[in-house]
Amino acid sequence: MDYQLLAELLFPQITDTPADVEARYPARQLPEGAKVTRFAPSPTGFVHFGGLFPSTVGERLAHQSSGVFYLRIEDTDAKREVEGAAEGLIKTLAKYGISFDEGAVLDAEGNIADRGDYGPYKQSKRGPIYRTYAKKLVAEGKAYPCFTTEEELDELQAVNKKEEIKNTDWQAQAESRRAEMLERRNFTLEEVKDHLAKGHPFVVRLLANGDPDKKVRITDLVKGNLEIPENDEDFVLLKSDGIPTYHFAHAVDDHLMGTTHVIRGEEWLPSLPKHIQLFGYLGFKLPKYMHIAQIMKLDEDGNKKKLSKRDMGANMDDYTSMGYCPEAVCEYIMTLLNSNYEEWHAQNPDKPYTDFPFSIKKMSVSGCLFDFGKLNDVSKNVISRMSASEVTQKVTDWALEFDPEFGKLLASDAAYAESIFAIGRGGKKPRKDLATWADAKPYMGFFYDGLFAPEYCYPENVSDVEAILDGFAKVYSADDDSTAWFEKVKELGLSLGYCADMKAYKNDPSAWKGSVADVSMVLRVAVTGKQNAPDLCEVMKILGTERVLERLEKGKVRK
RNA sequence: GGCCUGUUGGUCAAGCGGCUAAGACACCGCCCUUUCACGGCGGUAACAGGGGUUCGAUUCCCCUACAGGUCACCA
Repeated sequence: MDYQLLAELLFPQITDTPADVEARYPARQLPEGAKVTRFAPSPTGFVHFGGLFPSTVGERLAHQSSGVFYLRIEDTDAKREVEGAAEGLIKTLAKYGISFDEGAVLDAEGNIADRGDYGPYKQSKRGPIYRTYAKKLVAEGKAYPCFTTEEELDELQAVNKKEEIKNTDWQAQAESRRAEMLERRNFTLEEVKDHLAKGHPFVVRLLANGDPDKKVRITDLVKGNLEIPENDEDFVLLKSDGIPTYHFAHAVDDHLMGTTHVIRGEEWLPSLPKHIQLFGYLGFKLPKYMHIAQIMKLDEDGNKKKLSKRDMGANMDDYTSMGYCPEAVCEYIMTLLNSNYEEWHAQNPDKPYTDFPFSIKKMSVSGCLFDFGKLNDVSKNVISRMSASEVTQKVTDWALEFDPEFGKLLASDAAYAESIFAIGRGGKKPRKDLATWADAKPYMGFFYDGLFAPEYCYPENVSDVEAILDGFAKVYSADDDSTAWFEKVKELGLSLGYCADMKAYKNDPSAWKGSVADVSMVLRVAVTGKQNAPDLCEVMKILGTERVLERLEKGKVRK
């Protein structure tokens, strides 16, 4: 067979040689040890937690080593592509601090544009490049055209791959398909010419030369040393529409774009033999691989399952609507990525997570369960470190979008809102009331008359609510500091028979009607409408005398 | 079913031949305390099972079990 002729027959329009292409993609000039990584999503939907996870790894590795992190859009499957998804991905990623040095970016009009010298960064725009390499492989007898249509292939398989195949049928199925596929290797130039003349579409398949009984040794930076069988499958390189499959695009692009570290989910591990063979055929240097474990969730049966699109916590845009701040999510991801992150952070409380020396070695080999409890804890800490004005700004921005009524209330008087968020903030032991921005409303809604919905649950043992409320209304002064304020509460209680000293009260509760705690609780319930609230003295100061007195009066409804 | 990967408390995890098997989250208790939120102290709880190798295995090897992934002209 004259492979050179075959290649010309198949790709008459390709005149470039691989050398021509290589010339346009010179090796990157980077410092020693610099890593070039990429995030290569297919634009089929929103950013998934399982996508942010590896992209964080890529971003850290590149930027920690003065390398390059780029975005490549893998839009090789027109059928699954979702309109606007790529734009959405870029925006969402940016929100989570994933910044790209080059690749697909959004221009001023919000359209996808290229930045950098190794583009195009959309695979759909790289057709001729892939075909150049495909032509080369065909010319070398390492790939061949296959005119069998998808439909014929499906029939041949009898059972569609997505459907259940009985266990016993698997082997027979695979063997018969394999035998059939081997048949496709046998063809003559005349047959090809004939097909081409009739305009039949074809795919280009790799001519596999691997022996599955032989193992290839390869070191994965996360998984360690692996022994995997050689590839013996004539997988598709170029689809009938001339667009490459993931496998082929991966080899060509990561080579040309100078990727040093390929970071991807471990679901790619089984196709690694294909990639190894392809890189070998193409004469490309194999990049370093990092197959990272999937994020899991617990299904109804208590089994771990891959966190999938529909799951709570999958869509990154959901975190936004739930009110999680990106910093918290990023820190949570860091704790999952490197378990010593929290320790480091405790020692470096003021440094951003980007200062953390991220280590590949410390990455977990197995998949972890997504844990909202942990996220909330991280988030509370993150928020507790923010200034009152920062919190005010962020809660307001969030509410304006997801709870406009509340948002308008906050925005109408930012200084007031800020004074509320300032309660117990700063210092060594800041309050940690908020895990999400959505927690703000139930926490401090009572500061707004429109949201003040008191449930007057006074302590059971207190029978003189009115006397307490009246008594306090008479002595309250907004000028009192917290000590003076509390003294007044104690005096009032004492005059009504409530012990002012908690220790004394606990020693002999029967000697009193109750304690100063009960008195405080009555005031708290009347003023905040709840049994739990931040420091009452400060709350009253923020509310102002007028509204305090008003609420004390209103609280006399009795239980 | 073949192939690949994994398995330390409820969760995330240190460990890398000899430890009373860290720590964090969650949970429980106590303390602090006018409530809550913090903070402090303490507690319950783990090496999947079976064989080896070894003076000694959570650590190394094998088998089993279980779990996950994958077997497309999808990525």
